[in-house]
Parts: sequence; C-alpha cells; structure tokens
Amino acid sequence: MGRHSCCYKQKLRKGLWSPEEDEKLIKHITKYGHGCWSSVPKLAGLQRCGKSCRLRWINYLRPDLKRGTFSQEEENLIIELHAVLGNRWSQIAAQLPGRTDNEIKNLWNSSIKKKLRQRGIDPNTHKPLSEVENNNEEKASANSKNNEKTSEGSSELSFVDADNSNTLGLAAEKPKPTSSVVLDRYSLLENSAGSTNLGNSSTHEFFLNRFHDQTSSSSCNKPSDLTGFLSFQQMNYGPNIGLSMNPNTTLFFNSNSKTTEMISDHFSTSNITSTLLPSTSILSAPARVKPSINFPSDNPFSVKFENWDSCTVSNNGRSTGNVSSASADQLQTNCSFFEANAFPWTASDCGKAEKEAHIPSSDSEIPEDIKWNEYLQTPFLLGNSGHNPGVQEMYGETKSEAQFAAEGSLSNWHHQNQQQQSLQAAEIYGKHFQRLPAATFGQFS
DNA sequence: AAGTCTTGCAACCGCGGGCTA
DNA sequence: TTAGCCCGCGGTTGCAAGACT
Repeated sequence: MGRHSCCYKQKLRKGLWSPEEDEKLIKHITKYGHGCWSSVPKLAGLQRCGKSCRLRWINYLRPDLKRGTFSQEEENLIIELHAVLGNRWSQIAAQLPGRTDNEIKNLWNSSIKKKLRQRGIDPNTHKPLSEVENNNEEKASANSKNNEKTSEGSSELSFVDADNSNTLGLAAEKPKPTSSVVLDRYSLLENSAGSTNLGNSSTHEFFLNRFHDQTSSSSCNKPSDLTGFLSFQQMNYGPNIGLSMNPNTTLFFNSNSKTTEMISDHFSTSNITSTLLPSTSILSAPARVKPSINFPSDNPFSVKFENWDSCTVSNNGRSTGNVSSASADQLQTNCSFFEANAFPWTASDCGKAEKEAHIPSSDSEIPEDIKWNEYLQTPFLLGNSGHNPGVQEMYGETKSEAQFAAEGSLSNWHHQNQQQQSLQAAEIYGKHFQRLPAATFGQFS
C-alpha cells in the first residue's frame, strides 16, 4: 500500500492550527470545495499536508458541527450505539448530527468509560464488571487447561480455544440479551441525570426499524422469509462477517412482528431516551484555537467572529443579526456564516468529489436505496434535518432576510450531508445484512 | 505562589481499502 | 495483476488548562 506522499515532504507545519491557517482553509473550501485533499494545501497556500487539512476541516471547521458539551441524550445514544457497533466511531458519529468521530472517541475515552466503570459496567463489553471478571477468570482457567492440553500436542483444541476467544461461542456460550440488560442500566444512568424520558422514540426502535426495513426492503440477498429471532451474537461470526457488533452484545429481534419489537422484557419495560434534542447543547469556546474568519470581498456575506460568544452576520456590510451565545443551534441557524456561503463543491471539485457531491435534482434521480434510507434517517437526524421542528421553531417569525437568502446554501449542505449519512447508514446496516449468508439466517429459523 | 497531577481534546500516525493506470 | 495514490478510520500522543497539594 502506498502511503500519503505528503508524509515524506519536509517543511510542512504540524501541530495546532493558527487562525490564519483556518481562515485560508475555510476560504479555499468555501470557494472551491476540497476536491482532492492532497491538492488543498497547495491551492489554499498552506504549509500543511492534505491529510492535516482534511482533519482540521472535518473535525473543527466544518459548518455543520455542533460544538459544545454533549447532552445526556447524546451520551446515552453513544453508549447504546457503542454497545452495538463497538469502537466504530465514524459509524457512531454518523448517527449524531454535528458530532465528529474524533469528538465522540474523545468523549468515550475521557468521560463515558469512567462513568460506566463507576456504575459497575464494563465499557468494552457493556456487561456488569462482576460478570466480566468472572468470565475472565473462567477464560483464564479455560486457557490454562487448554494450554495444558495443547502442550500435549492437540492442534484441534487450540483452534477451539481461538474460537471462544473471539466470542463466537455458538455452542459454548449461550447467547444472552446483553444489550437489553445494559440498556436498562443506561436508563438508570439517564434517570439519575434527570433527563427527559421520551419512551417510544428509542434507539432500539431506530435500530430495529433500520434492520427491519433493510432486511425487508433491500433487494440484495435478502432472506425472503426471515422468521424467528435473530441473535446478533450468533451472527457475529468473525471479523470479516460484517454485522459490526461488539462481539459480546446480543440483540434479539422478532422480524415477524409488525412493530419490530425487541424480544426482551427489559426493552419492553425500559425507558430509554435516545432522541437527539439539539437544544441541549451549549456553545463552548474551544480551549485553544479560535478561528478568526474574514471572507473574501466578493462574498456577499461575511461573518466576523469577534469571539466565540458572539458573532455578526452581515450582508454586504449590512448587519442582519447579532447573535450571542444562546445555544449552538441558534448559532448554527441564525449565525452560521456557512449558511451565508454557497459551497460550490460540484463546480470545481475534481471528478471524484464531483461524483460524491452530486445532488440529484429530482426524486427520480435518487436511487432507491437512498430514498428509503432517507425515510429511515428522517426521524432520527433531528439536528440535521430541515424538517426538524425544533429548528423551524428557532427560525420562527424572526427569520431575517439574509437568513432566508442564505438558507439555500445551507440546505444544500445539509442535503448533501443527509445523503452521505443515508449512504453511510445504508452501508453500515445494509452491507452487513446483505453479507449475511442465507445459511446464517437459516440457523435462526 | 509554585509545583505537580489530572483532564480534555486537537492533531498525528499508521494502516487498510478503494480506485485507477 | 500490481503498484501507486488517495481517503478514511481508529489508536495514540502531546500539550494546554484546570485542579490539587
């Protein structure tokens, strides 16, 4: 595999980004799109490698980022998603509009892990620590036994051991609805934090609907009559068989049920809040690097970040609003300078980016798999959707002329992102399901 | 007030996969 | 088929700021 050529180049800046660098990168991307990342630094006049530019943009400068502390709902969702997806931060991030994989990863490592441990939950397996310790002890003793046996020359036994260590455990380990138990515990976490309880709009339903719709609507390799309960632990045959689950997580689904219910009394009684409530985030100042942004003079809109607590949106010098630090969403909706800037990716990006950024002009252009995924996405991606009632409410009647004018470009941005997320979701849930061989399903019927 | 420890998070690094010539 | 390029991901590091002694 070839490595990124920039890795070998000398005299490239590393470390924290200066406001000037941010400004250059933002200017460049708002004007031309990123195209090929490797060419961005050169075109933008930056002494950075493309990779670094990409990272800075994705993790910090991107317009749709929701900065600030994570809400309790978001944390709970991350925990639930982690129970299902493991350390697949990008996939987890795809379900949290405005959050980056890096941010989530950091949160997990710095905060959530500790919280879970404090509450007696193993953050890796999402099982009670006591249970995990017992398992470890059991495994340790089993290993020592197997080692004794393998030392006698039995290669077969070592193979079995390897299987167990991968938690394949089809015969050895009885599948348990771990996640259901864990989720119940998480609901306690949430309750203890005094969060709202939205009952039905749970992640379980979200996943179930996704999984269900995926299996029922996807035309590729779908089992025509998927009956019985699916144990994901059983499906998780190994690293290359894609359900992408934490190997210790078991979910049960009743695919026959009209409502796609999770087969667990824990789920039926637990009160999990998983809906993202964008209003809960608070814009917090980044500790170190504060971008100071000045847009090109030919740009009809400009935003000056005097500090992170307030900014001014102006249209040709005419101020259209001064926004104080109310909430991140208000900032994003009322103040985001990105709203005021068209993102002409498609115009100047290189071929590949053009393809990626292509926005179908009509429904007929949208491939089926994207369409149905949009349906799946819609209720979940509140913060990222134009249908978000919260956002609409925020716009209210006080929406300014400039905001109306700017909306088009932002909605493009969101549209693009939604599609990307839809595609990602399709990839995550679809690919994995589609990969499951018929024989695998057969085992559950 | 000064030194040390802890925490949070931005950024880097290395790797794997997809694409293309 | 292979090699090179590029992108994206996940793990890790380094550092600034805050907390603590």
